[in-house]
This record gives sequence, structure tokens and C-alpha cells, in this order.
Amino acid sequence: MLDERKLTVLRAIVEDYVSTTEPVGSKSLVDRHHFDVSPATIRNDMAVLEEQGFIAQPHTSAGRIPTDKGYRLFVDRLSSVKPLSTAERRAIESFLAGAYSLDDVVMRTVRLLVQLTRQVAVVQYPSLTRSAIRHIELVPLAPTKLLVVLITDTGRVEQCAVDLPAPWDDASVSHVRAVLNACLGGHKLADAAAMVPDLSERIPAEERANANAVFSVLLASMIERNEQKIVFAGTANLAAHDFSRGLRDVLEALEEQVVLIRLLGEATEPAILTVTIGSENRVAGLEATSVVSTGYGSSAQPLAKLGVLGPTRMDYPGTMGAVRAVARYVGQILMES
Amino acid sequence: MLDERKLTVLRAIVEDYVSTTEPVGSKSLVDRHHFDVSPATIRNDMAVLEEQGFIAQPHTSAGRIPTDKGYRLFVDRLSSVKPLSTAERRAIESFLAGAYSLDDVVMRTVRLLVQLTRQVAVVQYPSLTRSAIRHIELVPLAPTKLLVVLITDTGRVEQCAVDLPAPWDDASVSHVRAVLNACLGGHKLADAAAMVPDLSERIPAEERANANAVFSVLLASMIERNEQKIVFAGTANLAAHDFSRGLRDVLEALEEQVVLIRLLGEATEPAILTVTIGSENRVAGLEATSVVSTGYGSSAQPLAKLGVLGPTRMDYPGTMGAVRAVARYVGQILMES
DNA sequence: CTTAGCACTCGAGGCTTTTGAGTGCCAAGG
DNA sequence: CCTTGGCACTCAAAAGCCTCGAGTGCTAAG
Repeated sequence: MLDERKLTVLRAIVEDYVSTTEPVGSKSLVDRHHFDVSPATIRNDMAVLEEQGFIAQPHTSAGRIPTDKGYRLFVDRLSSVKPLSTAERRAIESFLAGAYSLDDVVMRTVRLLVQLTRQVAVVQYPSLTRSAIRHIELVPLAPTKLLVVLITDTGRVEQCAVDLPAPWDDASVSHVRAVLNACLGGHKLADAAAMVPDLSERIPAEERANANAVFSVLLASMIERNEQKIVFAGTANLAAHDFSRGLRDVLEALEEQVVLIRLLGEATEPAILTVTIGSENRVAGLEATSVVSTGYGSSAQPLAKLGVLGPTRMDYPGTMGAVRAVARYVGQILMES
Repeated sequence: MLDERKLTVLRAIVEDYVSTTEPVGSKSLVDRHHFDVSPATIRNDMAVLEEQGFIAQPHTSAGRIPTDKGYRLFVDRLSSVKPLSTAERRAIESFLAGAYSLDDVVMRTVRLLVQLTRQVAVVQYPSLTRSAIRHIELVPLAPTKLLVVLITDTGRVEQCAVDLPAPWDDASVSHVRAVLNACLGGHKLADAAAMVPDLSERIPAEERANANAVFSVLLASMIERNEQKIVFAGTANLAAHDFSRGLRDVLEALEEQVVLIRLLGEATEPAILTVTIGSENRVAGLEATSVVSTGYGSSAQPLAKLGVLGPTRMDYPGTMGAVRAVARYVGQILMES
């Protein structure tokens, strides 16, 4: 159906369109890429490609532009991830190495992606579920208000305020703190839920109400809520491309946490790049954007996802290279610390 | 120089221009506002106002639009802060009351301002200097790596990793932790610096190097770095207004922390609204934007600043009302917790 | 100081023309 | 059957032109 040359033509169309932003015609195609056939032949090929839905023309008498389906084929079969230069790799490495806290790592990562791709970068905070509990601190703020602070072996700190059902004195707090640390210390957060019943038994009955409030915050709020944490940057790069009237929609979509999380997709498996093109990501307002995303961490311990969002007309090989490289380094940094 | 009526004319021009987005002419002016003089008279007034630099015309045969200087006069003398409706106040209150952590308070605040003003909101994290130290936790991550966690009486938690000059055993860590908490507990962070020498004396000489590393991180990194923390949201609202080609510049400026901090201005005194109009804020790319900002917290304990950024053509009274109201509630929430 | 009258300006919007890149189709040649 | 040159055709974009009208400044009279 699609012979070798037709595929080459499609690849050429995508490449040219991405670099020039203008519909590409048969003539300029044979000029730029030294095809040894005539424009007329290319036109025939283009007619077929159009019939199959890989390219389209904005209007008669204009060149062709790739459709989402065309980009899809390009990404799947016609291109390969473009590795970064060693200079770029070194830059990534040194920039990330300077981070002094998780917030800082995430912040630097997102900026790095923006720099490398000149697009919008999205980074999800690493999951806590695989981390082990190092220390739990309970700080009374008021008679019925307590601050729960969770410190993991990866050096992360999470906090949350709890409203207690009843007042608590310092001694009780100390006791619960001791029990918590004794029982949960060293265990994975993911396993913590299973240990709560056992834990409850060790608490005097009259203090269970309060203790349970603490437990539930520990489990529900701190761990799950963290999955939702996500940041982005680089919106200025959107303004460069012309999203006709859609820029506003794109910006609005980006400010919705839920949308962002959905954008990064399901698969958390690191080392696998996911590309979602145009209408493939079912989000209102983002019909003209593509997302290149991947998980980071190790496959034994996937942490979370990150990615880049840009116009469907983007440099896929380059973007994929940048995303892959940054994901690797971030994973590295976070695993070793 | 400028009699009563000329001022009224200026006010009318600002109001009309803000609401219609179109240059306003003498005719429509007398129609909308029931001036009991003729358009010709207004024209004379407008000629004077233009001569003085308060208004300008985009081109001959178009109406007038206010200049930065015109907006300045309007804000200073011709308008008053528009209080929010009780419904809006209640909405603010209940929305902020639901916050469960500082991050959440800040996040909600910024979103609230975006909602109320339909512009870009900027919120600086509250300063730590006035908070008292409640607890300091030291968590060894590796032989020469330590996590310092600071918990304040306001329920805030700050963290920072430290690289130690020499390995440290658990006993030493415990000792330093105890000393730290004994000496600093209950004191303001602002006073902590003065207490370090005293603190040092209580540490055995062979451990001072490590201890000092911890001290310096506590002081320098955690407290000062926090001042830099700032978030914004609502960029989608920028797309609505037409910034000709400047949208990109605005977005770029917003992503620079330093710029954001500068935008919020010097004065931290709460209850005082600062308005910076157009070219008054000396930031490249923001010549066509105004900033309405104020401090929050109490005047006895100013916490930080927040504000709103929008096109110079903005509803100043309304925006000022929203900023003032939100600042009050946020201050309240943060002071009581 | 105010006002009516008037000539003047000039951008916005509508309409037409021109231009040229690009197409599809056909018939001839390999 | 694929390729190719030729050719008529299409149509968006750019340029030119015209008209319309809101808005102005000026002047002279009230």
C-alpha cells in the first residue's frame, strides 16, 4: 500500500513542515531532498498519502501538512530519538547535581526541559509509596491541632495539619509518636496501610480516636495527595507558536492539575517514551498539542512521570531525546540521594 | 490648572476605556455620563488633558485613551477601592478556611485572586523570620549527609539537606539535636543568628565543624531562601486581553522569580495598597501591565506580599478591593494557625 | 468660558484585482 | 504499470482602492 518512497515522502513532509511552519508542496520537496523523480511523481504519492489520511491540504492550491495520523506514523516508524550532544548531557548533569532539596530538583528539572525543548515542560513529583519511613514527628500546635511530619529515607519531608476529635496532652503525643516510629520505621509507605490495625492495638482505648485521626492523615492525605503534585513551566514558548485563538484554552488546561496528570498518561514504566499526538489526548483545548512523556526512576522503583507539551507540529526526535535524557538523569539523582 | 470638571472628564475617560477597550471620544462621553455641557466643551477639556500628558490619541481622528500618567492620577485621586460584596467575602473566607497546609493556603490564595480579578495573581510565601522555632529535627541520610528539618510554631516545615565535612555517628547527632532544641526552641528565627556563638560553645570542639555546617544551613539557606518562594497563576487571563506581540514577554517575565519579587515592590506594610502602573515598574516586557500589590499579615508581624498583575487598562478599584480583601483574610488565617 | 458650525483627518471595513504556488488530470514514454 | 512533461485550473494572500464616519481642531458668535 505504502511503498518505501511514499514513506520517505511523508517523512520529508513532516520534517519540512516542522521546520518551516508552512504547507509543503511537491516542488519544494524535490528541491530540498534530492529525490530523483519528478514533482509529478511526488504529487501522485501525495495524493495517495492524502487519500489514506496521513496528510491534508488546508485549502486547494496549497501544499500539504501532516495530519495527526501522519505524525503518528512518523513517530512510530519514520523517525528515531535524537540523542543529545555531550555538551547538553554535561549541562543537564551539572545543573541537576546542584539541587539541594526535592523542590529544587523538580524545579530545576522543569526548567531544564523548557530550555532544551523550548516548549512547555511538565514534571510530576516523585511518588512516596516506594519510600521507607525514616521518622514521624508529631508537633502539637493547639490542644486539638497537631502537625504530622513524615520524613522518608529518601530525604523527603511531608507535612499535614490534623484536627483532633479531643484534646491531647504532651505525654500521649509522645507515646503515640514512639509507637508510630517503632512500628512503621523502616517500612515502605505502601505497606503502611496494612499495619494500621496492628498499630491501633498498641494504643490505649481512650486515645484511639485521636491516634486514628493521625493515621488516616498519614495514609490518605499525605501519600495520596502527593501523587497529585505537579508543576509546569515554559508557557512563554507557547506564545511563539501561533495557536490561532487556542492559546487561552491551552493555558487554562495547563492550570488544571487533573488535566496535567491525565496528560502524562498511564504508563509509569521508565525508559519508555510515550507520544500523544493532537486529538489523541482527549482534553478540551489541547487538540492542537502533542505530549511527549515518560516515567522516571528505575523500573524496579518507578517514581513518577515527566514530559513536554508543544504544538503537534513539533520536533519529535529532538523532544524525545531531551525528555529521555532528562528523565534518566533525574531518576539517577533521586535514586542515589 | 485642572478644574473639577476636567478631573471628572479624566475619570470618565478611564472608566469608559477600561470597560469598552476602545478610545473614547467627546460625543460618547457626554452621552454616557450626563454632562450638562456640550461635546465641544469637553473637547476643550480633553485638549488640555492631552497637553498635560494625562491622555493621548492613538492616531488623529480617534478618541483618547489614558496614559500611564492618567491612570496614576485616576488611582491616586479619582477613584476609591471598591469593597467586595458580602457573598464574595464569604466565598473567600470559606475557601481559605479549608486549607490544610501552608502550600495549600498559598495555592488557594493565588487561585482565589485569579478568580476574583480574572487576571494574573502573584503570591509570595510568608516570611519565616518572625516565627518561633518549635522543633528542629536532624535526620542522617548518609554518613556525611544530614537532613535538617525545621518546624515553627506556625506549623510550617522547612527542610534542607546538608553535606557534612566529616562523618557523624548517631550519638553526636542526637546530642547536637538536643542542644539545638534546648537553646533555640521558642525563639524567633530572626534572633537565631545571634545565638549561634553561644550555641557553639556547648558543642565539643571535635564536632564543631559539623555542627557549624548545620547552623549555617539553618540560618542562610532555609530562612533566606524561603523569602524567594513565590507562585503565580492565571496566565490564561492574559490571553484574553490583546498584548499585541507582548504576551510572550509578559509570560517570560513572570517565570523569573527575581522579576516577580521586584514586582511586588518594597513596602511590606500590610493594609497599604501599592499600585504600579505601566512603565513605572521597570521590568522589560511589562511596560503595558500594572501591578496592584500589598503586604499581608499584621503590621506587628508582616509576613509577605501578594498582588495582581494585569494590563494597564484594568479595573483598578475592583482589583484593589479584591487584593485588599484577600490579603486580610490570608493574614488572618496565617496568624491564627 | 461655552457652544454651534464646519472643514479636515485618517483608520477600519468592504470590494476588486493581481499574483503565484500548488494542484489534478491527461497523454505520451519507459 | 509507473513516471513524466504539459497544461488548465483554483484559490488564499497581498495589494490597491474607495467609502464611511467617528472624532478632531479651529473659529466666531453668544
